[in-house]
Amino acid sequence: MATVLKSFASPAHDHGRCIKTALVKAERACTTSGKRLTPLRRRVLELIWNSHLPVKAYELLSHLAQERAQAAPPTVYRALEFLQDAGLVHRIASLNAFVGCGEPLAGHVSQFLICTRCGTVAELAEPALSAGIAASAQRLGFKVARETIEVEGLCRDCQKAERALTR
Amino acid sequence: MATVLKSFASPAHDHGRCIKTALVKAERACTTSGKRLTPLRRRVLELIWNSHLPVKAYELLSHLAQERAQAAPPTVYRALEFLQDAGLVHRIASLNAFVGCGEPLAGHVSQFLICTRCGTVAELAEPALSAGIAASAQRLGFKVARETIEVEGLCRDCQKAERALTR
DNA sequence: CGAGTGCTGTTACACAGTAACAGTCTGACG
DNA sequence: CGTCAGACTGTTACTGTGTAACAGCACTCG
Repeated sequence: MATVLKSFASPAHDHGRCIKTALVKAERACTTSGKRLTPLRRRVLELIWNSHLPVKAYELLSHLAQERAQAAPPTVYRALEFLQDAGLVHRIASLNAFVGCGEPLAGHVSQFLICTRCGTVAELAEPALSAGIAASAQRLGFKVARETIEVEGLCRDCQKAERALTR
Repeated sequence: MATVLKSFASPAHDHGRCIKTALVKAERACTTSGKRLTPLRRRVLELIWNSHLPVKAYELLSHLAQERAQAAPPTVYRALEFLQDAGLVHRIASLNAFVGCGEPLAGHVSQFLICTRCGTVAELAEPALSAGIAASAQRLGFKVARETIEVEGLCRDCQKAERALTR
């Protein structure tokens, strides 16, 4: 059976809580694994968690640049690399953008649902999907190392909104 | 049951045939759908089919530039856009690269296996995978429009080669 | 013929990502 | 405590990816 880690964020939810818990989880994950969540890295993570929308690297950069004048592309990309390695953020290849990971402590096979209307991204973790892929691959003798699964479409709310328009 | 459209290309296969049949299929697909496979577009398609490796846009550009001095980025990107819309090539988002589509006439849900050692890409078309994704998505009320499924790993030959090394 | 449409040329950017080297800070260890 | 190695950040400069906007040309259709 499916294990849905995170559902689509309703527009009304208390996002302040999302940010806080994400940062707490990040702190915890880093201390247990001996990684250093420096102020810069923490700040980048916080900026990413400002919404459930995927964030572009250069958006992060322009935010950062308002706080620390020295910010340059490597500043952002290094922080992002760290956060990805630590499992705290995911990169959405089809968008060249980044989202926070809701379950940084869990093992990491994840799939993304991207609403093309509101832009929100939801993270799935369906072992069944990965298993299916592994099985198909194996029939060709292929050994899976990493998966990129990104699904575009319309979230429930945006489907409603679309229907309302065409009525 | 799975429908594997294309298996991994063996290093020894007659690739000239691959190119020819790809171009013939492309001509056919375009005439039936009323699209124009102009010399430029045909040439770009041919360059992409020069191998089963994913090709970068600027590689294409530098090849093209040797033939037509005026070639500039839009030259390549426009041709690529056309070829994608016509279903003749696929973009691999995780690599920012392009590969020819083996079955341009078939309906298009496709998945890619990418060997990280030899770089070869194989295209799958497993309705079961798409169905699984659609089902998972639907549990969240999400309506799928497009999927990006890109799996990295080792093809059969490269696994053998790796084993031979570590022996 | 003239208008419209589709294709390509051309220029000029914006965005994405990285290499390489220079300082600085931190934590470990004698 | 001093120092030394490694990790983190600053800085410059660059390559790669992709697009906007306008110009000209060709071909078709009325």
